Amino acid sequence: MNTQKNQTIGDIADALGVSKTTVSRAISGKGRIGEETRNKILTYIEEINYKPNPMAKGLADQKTYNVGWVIPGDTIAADLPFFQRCMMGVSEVTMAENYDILISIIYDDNIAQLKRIVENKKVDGVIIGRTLVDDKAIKYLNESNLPFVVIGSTPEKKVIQIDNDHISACKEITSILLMKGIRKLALIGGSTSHVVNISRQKGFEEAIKEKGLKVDKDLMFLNNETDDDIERAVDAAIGLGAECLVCMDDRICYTALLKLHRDNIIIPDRIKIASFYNSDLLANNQPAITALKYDPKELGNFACRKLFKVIDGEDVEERSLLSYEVMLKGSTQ
Amino acid sequence: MNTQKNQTIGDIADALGVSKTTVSRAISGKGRIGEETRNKILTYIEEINYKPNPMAKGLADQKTYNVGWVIPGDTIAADLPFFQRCMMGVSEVTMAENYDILISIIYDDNIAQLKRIVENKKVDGVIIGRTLVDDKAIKYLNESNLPFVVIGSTPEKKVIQIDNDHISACKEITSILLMKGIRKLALIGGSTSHVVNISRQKGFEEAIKEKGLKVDKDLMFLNNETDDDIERAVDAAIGLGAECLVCMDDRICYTALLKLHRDNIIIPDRIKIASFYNSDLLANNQPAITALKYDPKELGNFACRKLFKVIDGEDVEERSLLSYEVMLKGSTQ
DNA sequence: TTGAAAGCGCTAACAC
DNA sequence: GTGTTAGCGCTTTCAA
Repeated sequence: MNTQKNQTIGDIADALGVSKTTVSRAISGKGRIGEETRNKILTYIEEINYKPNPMAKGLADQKTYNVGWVIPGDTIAADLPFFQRCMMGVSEVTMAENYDILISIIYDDNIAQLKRIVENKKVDGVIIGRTLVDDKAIKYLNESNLPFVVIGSTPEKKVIQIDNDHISACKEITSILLMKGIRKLALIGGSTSHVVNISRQKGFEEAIKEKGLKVDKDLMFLNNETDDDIERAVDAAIGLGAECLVCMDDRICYTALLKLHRDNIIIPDRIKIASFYNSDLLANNQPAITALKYDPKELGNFACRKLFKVIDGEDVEERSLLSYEVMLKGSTQ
Repeated sequence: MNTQKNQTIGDIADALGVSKTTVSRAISGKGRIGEETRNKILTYIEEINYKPNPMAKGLADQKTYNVGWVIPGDTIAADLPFFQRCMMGVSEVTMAENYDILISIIYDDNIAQLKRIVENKKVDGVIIGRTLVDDKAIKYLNESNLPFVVIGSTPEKKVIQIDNDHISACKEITSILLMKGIRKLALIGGSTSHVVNISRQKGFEEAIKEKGLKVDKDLMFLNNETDDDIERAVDAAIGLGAECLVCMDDRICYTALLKLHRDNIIIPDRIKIASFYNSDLLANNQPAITALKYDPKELGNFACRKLFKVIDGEDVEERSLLSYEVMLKGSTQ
C-alpha cells in the first residue's frame, strides 16, 4: 500500500541492501541469483507495489512494449463492430504480454499516422485490421522491416496474413444453396478494392462452376457503394428473375432487406436471401438470415499472437486461415 | 533518403562537429544557439530524416507522449460510431502535439487495463469516452493524480468534463414538440446508470413543467436494455394513447421504428416519433426522423485539447458544454 | 551468487 | 553561443 513517489530499482536496492543488478535479476529471472535473495526482493516488490518504468526498460532493451493497431478511418458504421471485436482479441494478447495498443487511423490512402508510429519507433510491431487490393500500408511496412501482420489477405509477398477462409466459406454456402435446388443466384457485392470481396466472389463462382453450371455475369452486381446502388441492384436482380439474393456482407444484406420489406416482397416465399457475413446488424431480422459466421475476436487474438512470434524472431507460416460456420436459417428455407 | 540504422543525436553531433547539447538545442528551440549553427543542424536533420527516440526523450523528461483513450468494451454496436468519431477528434489533436493514443478497454466495472497504463506510466493523461453514474474509472483517476478529462458528465467533484448540453438540447426539442400542440409524449429511455440518460430525462421533464403541464410518469419508460424491453414500452405507450414517442437514443428509436413498421403503424399519421440523438442508424429512414444532432468528433477534439492544457498545468474550467442542433424532420410533422 | 560500471538516447545545469 | 557532465531507470557485460 506504499504510495511513495515513483519507486525505482535503485530505491529497492537501497532498502534491501543489495545492488541494482541483483534487483534487476530478481525481476527478470535472468542470470544467476540466490533463491533466498530473489524471494526477499520479490516479496518486497509485491509489498510496495513496484512497477518498472517502461520508458527506462524500453530504452535499455530497445523495445516500446506497444503494438500498433491500424484501422481505416472511413469505415462505415456496419463494419465497426468487426474492428472493435478484433481489437478485443488483440487486447487479450497484449495484456498477457504486458504490452499496450497504440492506435493508428488511416484516412483513405493517407498512412501518415502509421508512418509516424513507425518512424518514431513507438511500436514493436503492427497489426493491420483490413487489407485493400493495392495496400499502401502493407507496402510501406514491407519496406520498413518492422514486424507486422495483417488481418485479411493480400497478394503482396512475404506478408504474414491471418484471415478467415472466405473463399471456402463462400463456396460452401453457395454450394448448399445450389444443392437446395436454387439456381438463379444473384450476387450483390461491395467494393472490389477490398480483398475480402474478391475472395467472396471467387468462392461464389467456384461453387457454381463445380456444380457444372455457368456463372451468369448479369446476375453479379459488384462495387455497390451507396444504398442507392444496392437498391438498384436488388431491383435489377429481381427483374432478371433471381431466386436468391446472395449478399457479400451485412450492410448490403441489411439495405436489401429494407428495400424488399418496403416493396412488400416476402422472404423466403417470393425471394430468398443469404449473407456472406453475420453481424449484429442482421441479428433480429425475421425471418433469420442464412449467413456465414466468423469470429473477429479470434482473428485479432490469433493475429496478435502471431505478431509476437514474429517479434521474437520465430518462424511463422505466412498464411493462416481461420474457420467459419455456415448458419442456415429461415431466409433460404 | 538516408536509411541508416537509427541515427542518434550523437551521430548528428559527430557528423557536424558540434556537441550533442547543441543538436538538442537546435531541435528543441530551447537555450541559446547561433542562427547559423541551428540552420545547419536543422537542415542536416531534415536531410537524413532524423526522428528523435521517444523512449530516450521520455525517460529524460519523464513523459510518455501518449494519451490513454478509455472506452467501454460492452458497447452496443449502435454506439460504436460515436466513440469512433470521438477518437478521430482526439486523434487530430494528438497528431498535432506529436502524441499517440493508447487504448484502454473497460469491461463492465473492470478497470484493470486502465490501472495498467496508469501504474505503468504509459500515458501522460487519460480521456474517458463515457461516464457512468457511479464511475469506477473516474474515481480511480481522481485518486491517481494523473491528468484526465471525461467526455460526458459526472457528479464527481473536480473532474474536467466535456459534454454536449444534453439537458438544454432535450428540453428544447421537447418544447418544440409541445409547441406543435403534441401533448401525450412518451419517453422511451435506456439505462439510468448512464449519466447522459439522466440528463436527457431531466431536459424532457423540464420542458413539460415549463409549459405548465404535468409530467406523466406512466408515459416514461426507462431502463430499457433489450429489444424486447423497447418493444414492450412501445406497445404500452401506444396503449396509453401516446401521440409521440420520444426516444432517448437512436438504438431505441431504431428498434421502435422496426416494431411500428411491423405493426403497420404509419408515421407520422398514426404516431409521431423523435430521437434525442442522431446517427447513421436512422440516416435512411422514411420519413426522416426528428432528432438532436451532436458532433462527436468535435467532442473528442475539444476534450483532447483540454487534456493537454491540464497536462501543461494550465487552469481550465471544470465543465464545458458543446452545442447541438435540433433537426425537425418528417417524423413529427 | 553478487556488484560495479558502462550504456541505451536524450535533456539540462553549469561551466567556459 | 557552445561544450561538459551528470542524470532519467533499467539492462548487461565483466570482475570479484
